[in-house]
Amino acid sequence: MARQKSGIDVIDTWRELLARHATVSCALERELSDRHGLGVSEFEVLDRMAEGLATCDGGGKEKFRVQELADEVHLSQSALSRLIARLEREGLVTRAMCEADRRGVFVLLTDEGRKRHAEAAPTHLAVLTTHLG
Amino acid sequence: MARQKSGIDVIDTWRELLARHATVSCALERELSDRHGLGVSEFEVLDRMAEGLATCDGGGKEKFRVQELADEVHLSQSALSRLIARLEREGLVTRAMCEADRRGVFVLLTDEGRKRHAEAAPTHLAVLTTHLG
DNA sequence: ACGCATTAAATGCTTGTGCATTGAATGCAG
DNA sequence: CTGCATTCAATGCACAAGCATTTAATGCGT
Repeated sequence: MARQKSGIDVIDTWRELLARHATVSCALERELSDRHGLGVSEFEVLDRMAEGLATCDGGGKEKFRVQELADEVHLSQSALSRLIARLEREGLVTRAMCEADRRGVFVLLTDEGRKRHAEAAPTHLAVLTTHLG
Repeated sequence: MARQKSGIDVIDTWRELLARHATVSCALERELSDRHGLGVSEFEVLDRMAEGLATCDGGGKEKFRVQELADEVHLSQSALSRLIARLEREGLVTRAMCEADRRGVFVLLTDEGRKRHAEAAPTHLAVLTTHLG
């Protein structure tokens, strides 16, 4: 029993998406890791923060809540919590008390963090350009 | 320093691809796991085998080499080896000696395996249709 | 003011993945 | 035939991710 006519499109679309995703994220992982000591998710987080995209409290542009970042990079809250811990250990990020709501934690990019992101960004863009041109 | 003009396209493309991938594979994981006890990769493997796509030796359609399946589903050789082991434990697949080259292993779909795949395929298609229509 | 459901983030635990290594079988060179 | 590099799959190991739970802080209702 082969696939239904109507199903072929979505299945092929899905497989192509899986293939693209695998190829690109694999290449990204290698390059970012080898050349800058960053994983794909790590870079993605730094990238969002560097953009200063802040949907947060005062509409600011440097402080981020953990859950907010988790949504952005499609990771679970726990995964993000640990990822932040890793970035903090490396000195790329710091955690700060959120005075307004003391359950919350603000994540801030350090100078070193900005630097590492700035170094890695061209590599990131290059890989994407190569594989998605 | 914002993103280069030329870079915006690929970066947005990449982010959209990441988002699509996260959404769909998350939904698939939930549905397949809850309703059929299968992970996404597991299903993908069964699916390729059920298709009898066999690029293998005699151009057959039921025996598969491990590495061959690994390529298809974008997993490492070791990941596939363990995945096969899981499927074998569940009785969905069996391993057989490859007489021609006794380093190799053939993976065969069992009746139970075909059955589980047949049950899960509609769910799989439904999820894809919902999210990629 | 008090209790209770809710929310934020961290943590214990399990599992899947990749890298590197191992062990077995093959095949090619001399 | 012997030795050596190569290839296939399995395994040891380290690590990232998700789920469920925990701890802390809020805030809402009475």
